Amino acid sequence: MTTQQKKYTSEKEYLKGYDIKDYDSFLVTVDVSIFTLVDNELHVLLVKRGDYPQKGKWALPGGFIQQGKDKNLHDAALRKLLEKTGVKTFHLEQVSTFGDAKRDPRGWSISTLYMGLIPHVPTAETSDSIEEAKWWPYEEALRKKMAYDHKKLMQEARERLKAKSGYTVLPMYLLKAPFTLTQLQQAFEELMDTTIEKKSFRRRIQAADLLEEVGEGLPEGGRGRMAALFKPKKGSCRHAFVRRFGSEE
Amino acid sequence: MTTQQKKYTSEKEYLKGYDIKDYDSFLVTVDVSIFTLVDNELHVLLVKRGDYPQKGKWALPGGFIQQGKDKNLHDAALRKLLEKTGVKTFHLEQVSTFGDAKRDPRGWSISTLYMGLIPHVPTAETSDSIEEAKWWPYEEALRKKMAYDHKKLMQEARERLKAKSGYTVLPMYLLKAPFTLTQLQQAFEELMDTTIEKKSFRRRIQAADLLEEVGEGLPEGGRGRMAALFKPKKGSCRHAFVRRFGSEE
DNA sequence: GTAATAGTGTCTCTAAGACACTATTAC
DNA sequence: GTAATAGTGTCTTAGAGACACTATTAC
Repeated sequence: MTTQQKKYTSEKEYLKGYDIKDYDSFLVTVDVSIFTLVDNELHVLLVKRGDYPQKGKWALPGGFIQQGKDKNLHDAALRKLLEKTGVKTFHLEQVSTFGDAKRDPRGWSISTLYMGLIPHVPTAETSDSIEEAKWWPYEEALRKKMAYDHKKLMQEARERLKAKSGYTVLPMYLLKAPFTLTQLQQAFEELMDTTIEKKSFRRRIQAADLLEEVGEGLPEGGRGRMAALFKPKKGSCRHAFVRRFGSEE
Repeated sequence: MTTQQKKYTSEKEYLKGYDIKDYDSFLVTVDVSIFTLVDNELHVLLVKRGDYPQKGKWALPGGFIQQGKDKNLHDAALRKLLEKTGVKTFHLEQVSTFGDAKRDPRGWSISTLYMGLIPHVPTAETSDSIEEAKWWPYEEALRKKMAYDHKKLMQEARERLKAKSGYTVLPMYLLKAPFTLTQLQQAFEELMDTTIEKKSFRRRIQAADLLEEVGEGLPEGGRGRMAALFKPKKGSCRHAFVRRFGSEE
């Protein structure tokens, strides 16, 4: 709790005298807001807490950094995502970090929020965990009572996803490849809560050269004319369009 | 270090049995990359570490969260900024969080990086601190050996500043109000490392209605015709233009 | 008058918006 | 043929880019 006052004469000597347990303790966690589309509707993965604290409430998958398992924050978020979904192809990005004295009754708590995007898979059967994991329609999750400040975290991830959909191709990470341009457009429309003009959408996507054509076909259950099928090109998630879709907010 | 296995029957009982010191310890810090313009050149505020660890190296202002002083992360960053500059009008935003096992030799360390923008003030005379604080031209700071991974943090804040300059009016927070449109344009040009066409710049800024005219005058040392003077309107930092300045990167 | 800086008029260019049109498939 | 979906042609519109022009100040 107190700052070291003793004077040291070298870095090495200083480190010998340092004991981390002499200082304030913190709860250090990562939480992941994992999104997917089920029948063109945005869903979020929540887990039901099987034990205290906040037993019985729905929460974002996440938890303490484990110093033995996690080399860094990103690894910790990856670990949580893999444990919950078992999916290997996905997009994962840091959103922001929440830290304050009151968000967790156990102490000063800090949580780094990640946003994960994956194509839909049924939730892994609760293997070694007592926790129940379930995809919820986002709008329904919004109406739930959630653990801690997880609703605020989920909403911030949702806002990031909406904002970035306006000038990137992030929504493609919610689709199982290969997908058609119509499917992709519908994903954009769901995420941005608007309609997009078909010609504008296709012009933009095709001019940017972010997708690779992988044949022709129909999306499952589709009717009508065959459509070109695409998969993401590598690195395309980093593309930022000069102009956003939609009008001034 | 171990997860609680004992079964509790209520939240209250669980909390009674919980001791934060039983778990992994972390170094929890905030660091602030504070930028300003001196004669139209981007500068960053660095402090010279007066004691171990990393004694003698230049670092971003920052340090441990103090549970007694800081209600939350943002407060902690504000405290650091005030301690170092004494300035009251500024922009402060979270950039991202770096956490890994190796960035600090004392243990698993997590640092939330903030970006601060202020009009230029001479650095506060090192009041109660042994640390020396100094504005460095950004390009010069880039060539320095810096403490820990602070150079990476500084660069990430710089990138955020450059990116947001393309579609917001953030650079105005680097200028002392009132300022002229020409001064503001020069700030944009310095931050984005490009030139902007004068008419395009004025059209955009004036159409967005983000500035309030506060008379006419000359910037200090200026020659030529009188210019309109402006100050930021409240909330204008949240405006995002639909289209970015400059071409596709 | 000149030098310097502020500010405008106006044409071009890019990319989005609107919307009607044609093309291909299953039945 | 019809229904359904894929994909195109082309005109309009918003806003950036280019650049020449006028306006106001100090000297």
